[in-house]
Amino acid sequence: MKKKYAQVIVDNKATSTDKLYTYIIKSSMLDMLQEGMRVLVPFGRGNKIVKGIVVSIEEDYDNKYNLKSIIDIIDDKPLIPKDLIELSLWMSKEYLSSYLSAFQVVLPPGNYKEVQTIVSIKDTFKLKHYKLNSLEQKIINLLKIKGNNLKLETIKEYIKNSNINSAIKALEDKGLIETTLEIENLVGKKYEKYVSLENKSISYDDMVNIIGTRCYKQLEIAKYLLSLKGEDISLKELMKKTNSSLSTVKALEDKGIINIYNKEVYRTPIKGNIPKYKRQLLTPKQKKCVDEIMNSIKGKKEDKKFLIHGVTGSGKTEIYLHLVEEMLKFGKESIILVPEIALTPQTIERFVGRFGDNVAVLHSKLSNGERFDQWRKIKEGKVKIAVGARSAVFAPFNNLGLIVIDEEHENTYKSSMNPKYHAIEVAEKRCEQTGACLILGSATPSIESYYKAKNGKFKLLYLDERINSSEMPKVNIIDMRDELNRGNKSIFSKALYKAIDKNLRDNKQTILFLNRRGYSTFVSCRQCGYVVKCNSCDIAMTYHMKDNKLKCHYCGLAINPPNICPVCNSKYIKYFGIGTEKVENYTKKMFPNAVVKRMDMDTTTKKGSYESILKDMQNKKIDILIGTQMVAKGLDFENVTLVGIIAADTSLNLPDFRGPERTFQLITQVAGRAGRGDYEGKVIVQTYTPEHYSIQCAKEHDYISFYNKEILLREEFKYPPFVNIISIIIYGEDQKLVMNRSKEVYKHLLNEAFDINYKDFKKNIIGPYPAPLEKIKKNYRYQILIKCKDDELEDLKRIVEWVCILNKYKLDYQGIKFNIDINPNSIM
DNA sequence: GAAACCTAAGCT
DNA sequence: GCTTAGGTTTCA
Repeated sequence: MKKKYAQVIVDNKATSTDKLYTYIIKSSMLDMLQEGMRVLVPFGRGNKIVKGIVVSIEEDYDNKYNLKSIIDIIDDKPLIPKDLIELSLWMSKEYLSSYLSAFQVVLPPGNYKEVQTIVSIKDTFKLKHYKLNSLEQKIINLLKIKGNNLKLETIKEYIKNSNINSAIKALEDKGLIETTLEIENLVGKKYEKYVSLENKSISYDDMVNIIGTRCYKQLEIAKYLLSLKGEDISLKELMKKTNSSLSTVKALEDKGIINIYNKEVYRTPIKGNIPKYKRQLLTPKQKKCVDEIMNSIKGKKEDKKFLIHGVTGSGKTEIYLHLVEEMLKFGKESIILVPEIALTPQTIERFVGRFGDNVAVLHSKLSNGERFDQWRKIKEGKVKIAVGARSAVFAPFNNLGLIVIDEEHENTYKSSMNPKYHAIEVAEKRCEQTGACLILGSATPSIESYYKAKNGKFKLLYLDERINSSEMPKVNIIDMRDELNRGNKSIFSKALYKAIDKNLRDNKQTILFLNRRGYSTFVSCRQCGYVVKCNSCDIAMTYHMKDNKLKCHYCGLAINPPNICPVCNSKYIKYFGIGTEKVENYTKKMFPNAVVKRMDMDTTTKKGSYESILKDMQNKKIDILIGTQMVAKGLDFENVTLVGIIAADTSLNLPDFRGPERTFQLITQVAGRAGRGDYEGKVIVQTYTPEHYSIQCAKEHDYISFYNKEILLREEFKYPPFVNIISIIIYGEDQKLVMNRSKEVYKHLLNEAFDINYKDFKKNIIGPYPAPLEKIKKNYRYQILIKCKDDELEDLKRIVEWVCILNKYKLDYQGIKFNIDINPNSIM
């Protein structure tokens, strides 16, 4: 048989070793080994055994290196299919991430099989005739004392010596010890005891004959089992249902009536009974939308990307549900992405409620075991639908037909960890690979997606009516400067106060939104102007009243608030700015009879607390709900008729080009929570910049006008979608060093750009300057931004790779790190 | 990132 | 002649 070679990505985090390595496949493995399996390979000078993943299998090799052979195969079948391997390779190029990190997101969650080297003494007789050095002797002694089969890891824990590997190798060469490899499962499959009838066609009378009439408890169980009509049941459930003990069931087993066996079960994160979510008839507009998509799917292969622009409450979810149903008819699988699982429980409930056991749920809050099992269900074809956050886009389906991205404008779809992928881009790629259909949906599409739709990259579908044809809520803009002029210094404008009051009397619910948690946003000395900042972040600290602490929202540091100014010793320390906590306090004071609840990161950390607030809201036990962005997403309560936005400008004043877009989206999304039921909704927006187009357009629910304004500005000031932005953040603890290296990096980037004739390189490579958040977690940060057109992006990425990652100029990068982001969410 | 390799210095 | 500590080099 002809020799074959495997290209392997080795489990080694160093950037310099992040490449494909070629290994010889031993003839004994030729039949077994497939792409997507993990293997053990010797690596480095010491031939340390490391894990690797086989990316491709080649017929030929051009003898450039002295190849080594694969030692062993870890998996019995490929962990990931070919298209996901391809996708990972694409990602690492696209986002300048390492191969390893790109594969980590597609591989099953957790390192569920770990490899251990076991060391044991081989020849005690020989041992006496060898002179050993001190280290070797230590190892032998440890093996004698601690038992003969020790993990290499354990030995290293006891004997701290950098030469331990060579000592073990020396001992092995002398034939004194031997080492073996053990592959252990970290996350196992879960088994549960199940009960089945030994003879499925047995009649009740026959059973009575065997069991005997006096054992009435056993008979009761037998009767129950018969009622299941041949279905097996878990032992636990059987005991609970029949209120019986283990011994009674065991007695039945002894009598040969039943059989108790171990059944593999999946851990499920879906707790409790999710009510059935009934199939709903589509409105003509919805139907048209579904038809159009289905026609395209059946038709040409190219036209398979859609953007559904549907106003809040226009029934996008029902469209997704229908599409998934159509997919099932073709035997095709679907992935549904939602921004953040915890924040969109209603969407998930609808999918589970409609499709039941056919749905896997994937998100970051799952335990390792749960996550693994959900992944396994998908891989093994036990489910056809996966609902989840960003990373669910990698769900290992084999026959993918549909990817839906709900609320596609959300920034959670862009990963902030390596690989810094955008779920929309990955989904596009996956759909191109598999021929699946991509659906993006939003009431406020991102400027980028809408631009693509306008230019024919996506097909644009429009839903302009709410499903129960209720009106869009009326939006009132309140100029807070006028309020101040009229002497109202409180958090609520007169109009908002009145509206809340009226709503309370009408027994309706109110949502108040403020995009800032805590009590006061900063603490300052009135005498000298000193602002309390975090020691390690150089960011103003927020006062939290609940635990009377100043907290840093970037690193989590909490300190006691000062009583006197640490700079000038004055006593005039004052608290400025409002957060949700303050709004809560104030609201309770103003409306003492109302039930007020707050929902933000601080009140929802405990498991289930979020759900309980929602439940109370659903059951109308809460009159006023105050929250951060959490209340903006996907909540659907029919009794909410008033939404108040306390300060609409917070997202507008950030030094980021997406400020207006964020503001428009937030106002529109929050406003969309109002008036979803039979009652008219009302929205009150408080702002200091009422004339701003993002606020004015949101008032009119006019996305198109907003888009037209915004897209002109993006073009004029060279922002996405007209250019790509590469953000390079150079950071480290030594400010001077970071600054100097940044300058060097900048210089070399310019050089390289000049070499490839990159137009306007001086204008489009910007920096280095201190990043908007100059210091985070003790690290000083300098930023370089590169703007470029689509057709220049590849070249510029390669330049950045040369200078920052591969370090072509051999700069001393000790003590500094890079954070490279292609088209980041925000440039802060 | 990790281990072998290399070198120089310290110890007996 | 050996160990030890630190720096450098390499990984198929």
